[in-house]
Amino acid sequence: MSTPFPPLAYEPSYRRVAAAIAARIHARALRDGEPLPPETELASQFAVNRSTIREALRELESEGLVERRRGTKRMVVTRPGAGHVAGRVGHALALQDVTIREVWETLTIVEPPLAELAARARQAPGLEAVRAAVDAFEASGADTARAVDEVGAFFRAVASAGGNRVLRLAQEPLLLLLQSALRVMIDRVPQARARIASAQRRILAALEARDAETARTWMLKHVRDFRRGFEVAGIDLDTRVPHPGEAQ
Amino acid sequence: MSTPFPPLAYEPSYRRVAAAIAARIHARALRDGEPLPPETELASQFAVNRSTIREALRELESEGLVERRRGTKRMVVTRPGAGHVAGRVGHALALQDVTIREVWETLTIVEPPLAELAARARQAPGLEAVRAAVDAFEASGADTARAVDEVGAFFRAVASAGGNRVLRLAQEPLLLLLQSALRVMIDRVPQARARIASAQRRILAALEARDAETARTWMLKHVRDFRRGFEVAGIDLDTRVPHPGEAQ
DNA sequence: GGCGGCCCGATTGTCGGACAATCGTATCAT
DNA sequence: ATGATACGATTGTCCGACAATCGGGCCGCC
Repeated sequence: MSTPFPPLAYEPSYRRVAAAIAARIHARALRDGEPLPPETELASQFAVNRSTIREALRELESEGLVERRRGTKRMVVTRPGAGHVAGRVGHALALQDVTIREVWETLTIVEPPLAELAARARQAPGLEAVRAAVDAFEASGADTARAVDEVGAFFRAVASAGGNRVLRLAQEPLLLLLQSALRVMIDRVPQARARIASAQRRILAALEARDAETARTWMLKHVRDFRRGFEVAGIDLDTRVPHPGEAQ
Repeated sequence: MSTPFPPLAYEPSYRRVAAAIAARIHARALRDGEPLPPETELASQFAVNRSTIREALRELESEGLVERRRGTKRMVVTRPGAGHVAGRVGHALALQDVTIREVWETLTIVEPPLAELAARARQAPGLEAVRAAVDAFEASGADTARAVDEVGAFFRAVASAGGNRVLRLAQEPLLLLLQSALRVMIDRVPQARARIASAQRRILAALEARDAETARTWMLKHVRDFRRGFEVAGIDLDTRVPHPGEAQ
């Protein structure tokens, strides 16, 4: 048996241009904040038409590698931010018809260790953000949109306090999906707000006391409570998660 | 105090076109596999120039929402696949100068529960893939590239057996980064291959026996062993993870 | 000397048209 | 039916053009 021939791949110019620029960014030859050369110059450097350059730029833009800052003209090199990447992953998961159960199950796995990490972390400033998130949730009152946002902010703050950027980024799409499911659930469950607030306070207290064990177990209870919430609201856990809205 | 005015945002046409098409895909009005209308028709429908449509298409293409299948001309609607999304996230993490420690720490958190899930899963077919991955790793011998690939394949197979697509997708970028770090490490640590193979066999045995507890603990040992490997290889855990290559 | 307003070149967003390569398909011959 | 051929449709790439506006320099004024 001979090794099969690889399919001979033709790449259109716009993609090769995009790949060439992306490679420079990855190699740090083009760095964060640096302005990109104007389209006409890129066109003459690559010896292609400006239209081709523009198509390549759209690709890079959509990857979050370049962006044009608000009210400015030249594009600048940038590193894809957490929000940008998370949005993509969230959309992808929603399109895969992922169920609420799968999202929730993942949260039960990821969040408790995150709380534990945060409890062990040394810096105080991270805790300040957690405290602010807890207060903001209680202050959100009957404003559904705000309450849901603040639930996410709480998890984000805890993750940030933990100091692991990989975990924080991994968590981000989960929060997007949780929030979009939560928007439907929270107003159907009268006691939801009180239970969330109570759990958040307990977790905060554990973090302040550097009690990793308590932080972990309470975070687990907190996440489990969401499952209870969906059940009480009559939402089948095996329905697919609602598509995350465009609000960012 | 009055509420501050929101920045008045102008969106260029190509982005609004892309958003309009993306919305239809998200709403399932355009479904997986369906061919997109030709560019000229899209141009006349949106009443914009074909160049504008093409820029929008590059954006959608880069999001994995449309693709042109090999050797064909029309573009078809598609759902962003795991590999596609994972690549993006992997690049983003690498650009954020994430450290090997952060990746490894995340693996210690994510993988053991994944093994536990796989052990509890009812279907046998998933196990077949795990068995194949274990065999393939041992068969890879001194071929570094293949060995590294098979390490990833093992984790992927376990995750698939667990049946949680969210976890599987979350794991994917981690594997990309682990692999790119592993490529440097594995040949510097003589006993690495043997230890990996041994751990994989133990985990496989536990999965076959439906022993969730053993699967979890051995998976934890397996992941911890990678850390040991980096230390033995003299690789500082706090260096940033090498950028994942273009191989897919 | 610092500050605000004005003007001009540079750059981007969008348009129109053009053409070669090639993919899909209908037609035709065997 | 099967295989070869021819034609229209579609994409990739190019060229040129123009309005809007951003950035920066220049100037006058306090």
